[in-house]
Formats: sequence, structure tokens, C-alpha cells
Amino acid sequence: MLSEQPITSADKTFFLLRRDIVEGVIPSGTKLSETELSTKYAVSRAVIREAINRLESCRLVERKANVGARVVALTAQGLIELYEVREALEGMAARLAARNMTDQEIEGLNALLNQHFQEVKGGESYYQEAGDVDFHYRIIQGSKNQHLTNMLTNGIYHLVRMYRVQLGMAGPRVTTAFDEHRHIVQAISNRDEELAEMLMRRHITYSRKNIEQKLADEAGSNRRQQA
Amino acid sequence: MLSEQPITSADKTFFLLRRDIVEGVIPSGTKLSETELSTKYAVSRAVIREAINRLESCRLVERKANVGARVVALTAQGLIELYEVREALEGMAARLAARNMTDQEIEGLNALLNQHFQEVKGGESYYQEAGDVDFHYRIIQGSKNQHLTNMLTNGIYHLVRMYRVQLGMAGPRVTTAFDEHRHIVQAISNRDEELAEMLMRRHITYSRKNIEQKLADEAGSNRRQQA
DNA sequence: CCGATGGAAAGTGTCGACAATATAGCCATC
DNA sequence: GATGGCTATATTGTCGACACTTTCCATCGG
Repeated sequence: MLSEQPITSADKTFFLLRRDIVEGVIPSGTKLSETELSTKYAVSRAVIREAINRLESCRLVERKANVGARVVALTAQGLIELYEVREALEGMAARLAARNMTDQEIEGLNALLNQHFQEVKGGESYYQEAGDVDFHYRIIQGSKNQHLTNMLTNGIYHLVRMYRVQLGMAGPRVTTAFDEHRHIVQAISNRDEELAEMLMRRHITYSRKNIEQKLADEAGSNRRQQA
Repeated sequence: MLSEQPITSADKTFFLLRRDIVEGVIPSGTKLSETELSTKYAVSRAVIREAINRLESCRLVERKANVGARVVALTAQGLIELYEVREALEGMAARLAARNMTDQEIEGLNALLNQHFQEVKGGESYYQEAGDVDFHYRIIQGSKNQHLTNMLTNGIYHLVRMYRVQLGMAGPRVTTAFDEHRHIVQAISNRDEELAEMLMRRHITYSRKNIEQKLADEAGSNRRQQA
């Protein structure tokens, strides 16, 4: 039923490049040469340019006129800033989800949670990341706010994933995060906008602090190694 | 001292098109024909395409593959969604500004406020819009968060302005808005993050409600006219 | 008279070539 | 030996032409 729009060559190249950048195949800081990429992907430079433009609007690469594009550098500061934006946007998403989600959607969210519970109990913690993403996606969709949805799913989430992959943040935090998810769904279920937003913001804050802690630990051990 | 980067033809065309779209010279819903625009602006289609791509990433136009681009349609729902995003992002910006602005920047904000006070007292209410934008810009900059700043100044603000211009929301609300601004600066001055965010969110909520009211009134009078 | 089919016409997607700009390396000069 | 300017090279920016898709309209069949 979904009117599937045609996929152009530029689209495909964009998706490929994005995947490679997010997954770290093309490391952070790499120069993206148009001529090089056009031979590698067997398309014209025009296609590559369009793909790079779109990567730029996702903030995955930075371009300078007459110089070229490079994959964004990953910094601790950048990650913190990203989580600050996430906190604001996803907090609002949770608030709006509590207002706008249908009862069926909420039911589906509960089902997803139960499924996760079974998996976590069964020790399949490797499902955690995908499950976490799925959970957040549903709430974002539930906000029914197009701007919010686009910003998060087309922009921020790929950036967050890039950081997680390349800084090696597969992260445990499984059981606590699960409880936090449960409480958020509870608040949405009760149509308590205030609480839903607050809990989502806390959830993301905890996640950020967890990552900051890890970065600090790594930095510490690196210093010890160097000494 | 600012290393001014070279401005390409695509840049210029982008700026021109954006201005024309935001100011309503190119009305909402208009089809943007690449061939037509390339003759009008005397540049190649490649340049036009790049400009349109960038307009799309600002969400000022929408593109469909093999069909073309049109200026986004303005709807009441869209405006509300925009303000919801603004509330989330600018609320966070105010919180971060309370944390990160320098004392000098805060002093500058106070000076700006006093200047506005003089102008408002003198009845120069036509300065309101520019002053309002300036006020919000400074707080956004004060957040020291690059992502936040880019999202707001490169994306949302142009969209908001587009709505304001084309739906004729030059809006009074001068004196009340001025008081709200004053209280926000006060909170930032006191480094009260919590309060700064709350006041900014309220400020934007009020602004949204004011606009919703106007839209409702217009719709009402339109119905009466038609009857 | 209405719907389907076919084929122009117009528009977008892609390409290779040329122009303009930045970078690197070399030589001359201080 | 270091610095400044110049040339050579490589890369990006821009262009016009061609390929493909969509859209519109006329024609045909029911």
C-alpha cells in the first residue's frame, strides 16, 4: 500500500556511504575525494556530490568550499552536545506520544517491552541495542510530529550510532534501562505527559552519564598506559 | 579575523532562493522547475540542483524523485509542530545558556533588553520582530552547543519566519513578551538552569497559543464571510 | 460517452569535459 | 637555513548534452 518512490543512483550511493561512515568502515576524519569515490562506486561525480551534500545535511560530514568534505571528527564534547539535543527532542517526543499515541500503539509498545523482558531474562543481551532503538523509534513515531521525527530518525540517530560504534559503546546498562523503559511506557499509558517527558529525559541523561563515565575511564587508562 | 570562506555560485543561488521563499516572493506550494530557475538566475542546472538540495535539508522545499521540488505547504498543524520543536530546543538552549554564557554575554543581553525597553516605550514597535530574533539568537549562541545552534539558526528559524510572513503574523504581544524576556535573562543571570528552561518554554508556548488564537479567529471570520 | 493505449513533450537524473581554486613542491632570495 | 613567491598538480565548481522517467494528450476500442 505504501507508494514506494523510485530510488535514484544518488540515493543508493548516499545510503552506502552513510552506512560505511556510521559503521566506521570510513573512519572519522577521512577526506572524501569526489573523484576517488566516483571510481569506487562506479558513478559520476555529480551523483557523489549529491550524496555528500546529503551526508552534510545529516551532519555526518563537513564541507568547505573549494577544499572538499571530510567525515566529522568524533569528540567527547560533540557526543555530549548530541545527547543534550536528544534529551530535549526525545523528551518532547515522549510528552507528545503520551498525548497522541493510539491505544493500540501503546499496547504494541507494551508487547515490545514484554518481548524484551523475555530476551533479557534469557540472557540475550545482544538484542539490547536493536531493541533499544526500536523502543525509541516507536515513541518518536508516536509523537505524530513530522519535524521531530525527521530530525531524530534522519539526523541524530545515525550520528549517535556512529559514536556508539566507533567509540565502542555497545554498553550494558541492560536491566536498568529496561526498568526505565517500563516506567516511560507506564506514564504514556496513563497519558501523563509531564511524567513521560521527565522520565525520558532522565533516561537519556543516565545514558549520557554512563557514556561520559566510560570515556573518562578510557582516558584514565590511556594516560596510565602512556606513562 | 574571521576566515571568510569563498562563496560559490551555488551558495549565492541558495541564499537568493531561500530569501524569496521565506519572504513569500515564491509562494508556498510553488513548483520549482530546475530549467526555469536556471534561466532565471543565469546559472547551470547543477547549481540550481545543489541549491534545491540545501533548501530541502532546511525543510523549505520537498522533493520527489523524477518529479521535482515544491515549496512546502503551510498548514496550521505544521506551524504547531514547529513550535513544539522550538519549545524543546530553545528550552534546552536557555538551560545551557544559564550554564555556559559568560558574564559579559549576560551583560550584553541585559543591555539589549534595556535598548528594547527604550524602543518599546518610544512606541517603535516595528523593531519588535528584529529585536525578538536578536534576543533568541543570543541565547541560542550562549548555549555553546553547535548542534543546537545549527538546527535552530539554519533550519527552524527560517521556517518560522516563513510562517510569520506568509500567514501575516507580525504579532503584537510586545509588552508581555518583553516582560517574559526580562524574566528569562534574570534566570540566566542567576545561573538558574531549571527556571531559565521553564520560562523559555512558557514564553514559546504563549507565543504559539497567541498564533493559534489568531488562526482560529481568521478561520472563524472566513467561515462567516463564506456564509 | 468513457476508459485504455500509445506516443510525443517536458522535466529530472546522470554523465564527461572544462574552468576556477587550493595544495604541494621547487627555486630564488634574504 | 628559513622564508617568500612561483609553477605544477590535483581537486572542486560549473557547464551543456544525453538518458530516463513522468505527464499530458490524442487516438482507438468498448
